[in-house]
Amino acid sequence: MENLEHKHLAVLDEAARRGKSDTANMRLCFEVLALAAAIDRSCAARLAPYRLSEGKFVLLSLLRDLPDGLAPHELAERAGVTRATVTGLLDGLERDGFLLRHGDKDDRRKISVRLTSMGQAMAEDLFVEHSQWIGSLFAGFEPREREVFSGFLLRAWRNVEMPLDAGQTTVAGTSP
Amino acid sequence: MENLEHKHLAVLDEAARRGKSDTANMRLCFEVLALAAAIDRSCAARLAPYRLSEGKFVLLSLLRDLPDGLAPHELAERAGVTRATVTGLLDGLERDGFLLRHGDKDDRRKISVRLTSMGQAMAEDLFVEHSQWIGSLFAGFEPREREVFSGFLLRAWRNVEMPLDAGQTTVAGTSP
DNA sequence: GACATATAGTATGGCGCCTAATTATGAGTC
DNA sequence: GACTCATAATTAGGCGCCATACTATATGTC
Repeated sequence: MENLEHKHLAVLDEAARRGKSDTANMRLCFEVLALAAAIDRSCAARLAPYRLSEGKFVLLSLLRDLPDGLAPHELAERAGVTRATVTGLLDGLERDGFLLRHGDKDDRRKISVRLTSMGQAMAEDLFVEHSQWIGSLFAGFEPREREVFSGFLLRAWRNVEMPLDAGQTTVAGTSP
Repeated sequence: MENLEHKHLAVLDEAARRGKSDTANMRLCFEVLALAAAIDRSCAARLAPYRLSEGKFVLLSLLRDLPDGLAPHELAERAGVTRATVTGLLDGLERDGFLLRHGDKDDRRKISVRLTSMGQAMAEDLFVEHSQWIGSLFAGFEPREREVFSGFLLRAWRNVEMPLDAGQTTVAGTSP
C-alpha cells in the first residue's frame, strides 16, 4: 500500500538504508497517520468554502439549538481546546457573522455566545452534511469488521499511552 | 472504546441527539483520528526537549550523512511541505545550531543546507531512538493482523480520496 | 470594609503550516 | 545587450493551536 505521506517515506527510506529490517511496524504506523491526515485535509477542504475550520465547526455544533448560548470556558472544555484558542475562533466566527457575544447582566465577567440566525442555519445544514460525510468514510464495514478494526486501534492506543519511563518492551497483546 | 477526542464526543453527542442511529461509522472514524492525534502529541512531546518538532526531525533525517547537504527546495519536496515552510524550519534549526546555510559559488541563487557536527550527532541518536519508538507502537501485531489492519486502512482511504462530486454512495468493498 | 483568592475572558508571542507576493539570479531568444 | 521567462529562496500575512501573563470581576474571610 502506497498511501503514505512524503515525509514518512523519507523516514522509512532512511530506516531501510540503515539496515533496519522490521520496518513493517513503522509502515503501519505511518499508514494510520496518513489516513488521519487525509481525512483532516479533506475535512478542511470541505469546510473552507464556508470560511470554517474543523475547530469552528465544532463550536457551531456545540452552540446549535442553544438559544441561551454557552460561555467561552464551557466551549473550551467541551471542544477540548484552551480558552485562548476559543477566543481566537470566536473572533473569526463573530467577524463572519455566525455568532454574537452577549454580556451577562448579573456577572460582568461572563459572556454568553449565541449563534445568529445565519449561524444557526449554517450549523443546521452543515452538521447534517458533515456527519453524513464522516459516516461515509467508514461505510462498507461489517459490524464484525468494525469490532476488529476498533480492537486494532485500541491495541496501538495502549502502546502510545504507555508512560514514557515504563518498560518499553511491553507489547500490544490481545487480552482485554 | 472510549479513546476519543473531546471535540469528537461533542459531535457524536449532537448526532445522537438528532436521532442519527448509525453513529458506529463516525465513531470508527474518530477512533482513527484520535489514535493519530495521540501519536502526534506523543511524538511532539518526545522531540520537544531537544527543541525539535516533527517537521524539523524529518529535515534532520533527510540531511543525515550528506556532507554536501541539500537545497531547501529539495528538502521541501522530500519532506512534502512548501518551500516557505522549509525556510521557517531552517531558521529555527540554524538558530539552534543544528545546521548551516552555505552559499553556492556557481549559482548564487542556490544554497546548500548542511548539518553541523552537533546536528549530525543529534540526527544520528534521535533517528535510532525515534524509529524504535515508532516501531514499538505497532509491535505485538502478527504479520497477518498487520495485513488485515492495513487492508482496513486502505478501504477507508479509498473513501476519503473519492472525488467530491462522484457517486457518494460508493462504499468500501473488499475487492482489489 | 479591606484583603487574598478564584474565576472569566483576553492579549501576547510562539510554532508549524499555508498561499501569494517579492527579490535575486540564471538562461534562452531576438 | 535587452527582453522574457524560469528558478531559488525569502518575506508578508493568515490560521489554528498552545502556554503564559494580564485585566476585570466576584467571593469568602477577617
